[in-house]
Amino acid sequence: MDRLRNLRARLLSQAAIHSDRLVNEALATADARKWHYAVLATLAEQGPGSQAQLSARTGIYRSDIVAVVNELTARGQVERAPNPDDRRQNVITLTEAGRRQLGRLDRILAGVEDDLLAPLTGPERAELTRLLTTLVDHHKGWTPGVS
Amino acid sequence: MDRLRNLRARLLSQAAIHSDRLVNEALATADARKWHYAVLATLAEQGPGSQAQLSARTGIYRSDIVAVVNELTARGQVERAPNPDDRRQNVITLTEAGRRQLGRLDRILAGVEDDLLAPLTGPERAELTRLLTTLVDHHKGWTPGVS
DNA sequence: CCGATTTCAGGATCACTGATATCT
DNA sequence: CAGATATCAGTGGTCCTGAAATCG
Repeated sequence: MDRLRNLRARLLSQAAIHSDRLVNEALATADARKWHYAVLATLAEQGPGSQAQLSARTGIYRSDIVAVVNELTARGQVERAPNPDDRRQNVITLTEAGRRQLGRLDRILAGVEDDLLAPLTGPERAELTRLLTTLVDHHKGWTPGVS
Repeated sequence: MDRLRNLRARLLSQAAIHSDRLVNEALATADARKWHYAVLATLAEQGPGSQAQLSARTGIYRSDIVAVVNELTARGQVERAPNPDDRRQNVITLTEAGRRQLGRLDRILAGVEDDLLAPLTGPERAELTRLLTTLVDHHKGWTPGVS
């Protein structure tokens, strides 16, 4: 009985849906969405990079990265310049406005995580993080278009 | 550093994406998708019901339930009949073929869960289930269209 | 008239495929 | 030539809104 409530796949899905909704609503108040944050954070931590590198580092699809970078340049948060050493590539760089925006988004997301994890104690949050990390890492090998 | 890897919201999202992909691929081999399973399981456990009841019990949107029931009737797994006592409603009933299909899907999903949870020990699986259930239950109050 | 039920039309985001032009 | 890169066009699923028709 209660197959639905006990399916781990379904629990995961439902928790993620709720989490995504919180994240999207919160980021929307700063005129951003989750891919914006992923790109800004990656650039801040790993420095400028090509769009292919950004795609690999953030998990954004190679075909979707263009639109995200377009939106960020339109907001003046990143700059796109051709790479003189390899003219196939663009180099994406974080601007000052992008760095400020990242700070805003960091604060917003901290609030969301508090909200999301409200029913869990500190140790429980750590354990959840550990279990999810194990799951995600284990299924890492997968790449779209292969298999 | 590594803001992305430590964001619980992102971990959840990624784990769910992977889980959903496994579920969808597996169910597709039986010409089904996850909402089919949700409806068949609910009908088997709680008996026939109106589409509004199915929507509440499965989490399928009221506007999407029509298509799901259409697909299931086309496969001969459920039957849709007008409710003589309240002519606004349809009564959805599980057929024998639907019951057999549910058995198939149960077995398929058991395999998927094994796959998904492979890197976790028994106690870890139980703990993950408990933590996710706590999260999902805590954010239960939410209903679309309200707020 | 209010409220519930079913249904349709459509939006936004997302994961994903496939193809093309350009360059190494 | 093979392989990588950026880009575009498009599919299909999912979550969600809004509105209409029917009925209690």
